[in-house]
Amino acid sequence: MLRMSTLLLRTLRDDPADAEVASHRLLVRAGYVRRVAAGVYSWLPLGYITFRNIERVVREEMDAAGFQEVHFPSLLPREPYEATNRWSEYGPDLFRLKDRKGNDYLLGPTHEEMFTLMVKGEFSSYKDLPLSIYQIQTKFRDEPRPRSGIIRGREFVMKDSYSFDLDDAGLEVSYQKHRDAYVKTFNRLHLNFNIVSAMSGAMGGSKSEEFLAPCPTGEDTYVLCNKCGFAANVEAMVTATQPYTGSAPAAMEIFDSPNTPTIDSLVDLYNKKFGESVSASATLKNVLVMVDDVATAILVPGDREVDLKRVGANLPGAKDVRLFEDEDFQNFPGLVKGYVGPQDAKKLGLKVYADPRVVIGSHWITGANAKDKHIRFVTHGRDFSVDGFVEAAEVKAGDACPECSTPVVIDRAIEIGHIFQLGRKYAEALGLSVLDQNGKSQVVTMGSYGIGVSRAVAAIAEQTHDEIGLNWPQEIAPADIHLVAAGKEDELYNFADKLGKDLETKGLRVLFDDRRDASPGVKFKDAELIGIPFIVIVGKSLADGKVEFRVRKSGDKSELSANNAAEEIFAAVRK
RNA sequence: CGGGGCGUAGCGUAGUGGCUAGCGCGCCUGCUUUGGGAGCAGGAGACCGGGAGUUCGAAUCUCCCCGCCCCGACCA
Repeated sequence: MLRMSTLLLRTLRDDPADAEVASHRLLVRAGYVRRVAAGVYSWLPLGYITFRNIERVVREEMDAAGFQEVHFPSLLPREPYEATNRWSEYGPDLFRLKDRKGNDYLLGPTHEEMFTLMVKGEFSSYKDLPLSIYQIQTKFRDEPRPRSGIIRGREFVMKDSYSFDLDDAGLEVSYQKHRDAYVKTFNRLHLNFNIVSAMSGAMGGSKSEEFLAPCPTGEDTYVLCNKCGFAANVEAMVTATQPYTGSAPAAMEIFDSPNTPTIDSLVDLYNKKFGESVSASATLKNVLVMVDDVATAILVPGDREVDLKRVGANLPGAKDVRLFEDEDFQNFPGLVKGYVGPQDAKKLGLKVYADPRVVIGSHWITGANAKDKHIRFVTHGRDFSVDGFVEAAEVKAGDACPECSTPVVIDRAIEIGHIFQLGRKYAEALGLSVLDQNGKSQVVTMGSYGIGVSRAVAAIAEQTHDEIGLNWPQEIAPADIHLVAAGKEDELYNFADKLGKDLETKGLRVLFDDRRDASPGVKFKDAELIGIPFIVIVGKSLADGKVEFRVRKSGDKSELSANNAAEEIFAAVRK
């Protein structure tokens, strides 16, 4: 039985000045965590019990799925990461250090290399596959900006799994097993979540899905269709398009457009000049970017912004996408800022990619590649062509669902899990292959699967808290019962002590507020802040043979007979 | 890395050139109190983030450095 009189716990009456989001504020105020450095936190007893409960659920579900637990060091030598090129690719996000002999080491940000090498060291036959192994391990990433308390730390605990299969069909099976295990895990954690399609991004690989816990303070934005259930990370959102059906316009026509460097000013001038009433969507915006040192124009309708993240994620092989800067314009003197058009792209030495909305046959008002001149009737396929289509425009609420055309909604969420099919990148780089049935060497294909364990503490806190405090699902809470002795008479404390022991005998976990020097008001506030699901109060009503039973989440209160309080509580709590 | 803000006791804060750095919470001692963050009395706890400078005098002004938070960039 945890006793408040001796627990290493001090709740805070005021919000800490450096905490903004609810989970951070409340976890600090309730005495679960303390900040040690930016993005680095210590766990106090209540917090660590909660953390371990989540860890236990994750471990049980991994084991139940038949995955084997292993454990790697956090301190790792440079060589394996050199072999996969990540020693340099990871850049400044990697915590690096040297040993006394001057050899390079790193603190593991993720462990693909180590898992791959472990399997390589032990297994060499197709008969050993499939295999899925996992660890629960502290990871280190020197994030450019840690934020939101333990939601994005520089040191955090992650469960990471890897699957090893001989072929793509096997990988698909392993992937589904992990997906199923994740659904079970997050359900047990009482997290509300969506599974969304994602881009596999920097890690390489193909199919990828994220588990997102919706929450206003989340840092991921995703798209959801309430009708058909389609869900996607904004990077992975696909634009629904229809072929152009109008008739071909007249030939291109240049017109004077003094002082119209912006879309709005252009639309104004155009409508006045030609007596029309077109909107920004009739204009074509040519956003100039550098894609890994290649000057590229991205074409989007004038009523849309370009989302560089989407461009980067959807241009195959693109590593770095950034906007043109002044010196880039100097390198391309033919480009007139604010008056760029795609019809001269070849001449200007530009690659051109179009958002899918710029369909073949559509015609546009766009820049004439001369100061104060625009051009109209510029037709895709007739007057200009593109090097390809790319998802480029920002996603907006109300865009059509690619599955069923219903307007989608946009929401924010915390990423609590990510699964993806890695493929053979790491197996190839590190030489992991096995002999198949024919005695031929085959490179193994891998999947990679992560759950943010420490982040899940914060995600659950975000989704379950209310104005007065935390509010844990029972399996995660640091105890089942928060037992409060409210009063000063010895009988109260003796009775409560006995009741606590009886509850423990029945298998319930009890946090007993046995502090003699705290007033009832303080104890009630603390109980609400700490967020254990059931609160039992032994107080003034004990004289009438009653104890009080409260449900933290609903606020429901009821009186139980003191005589068989343990039985009644047990029955109420086990539902 | 760009923009903004902050750094005074464990926590929250006041103090914009002048005496011994003030207050609330928390902590210690004593008495009182005990169903919604109690009261009284007495106490402990701060080289005011660090360094250099200006000044008779610096928490306060100047410069440099460090740390932290927020927005953006970036990111399982």
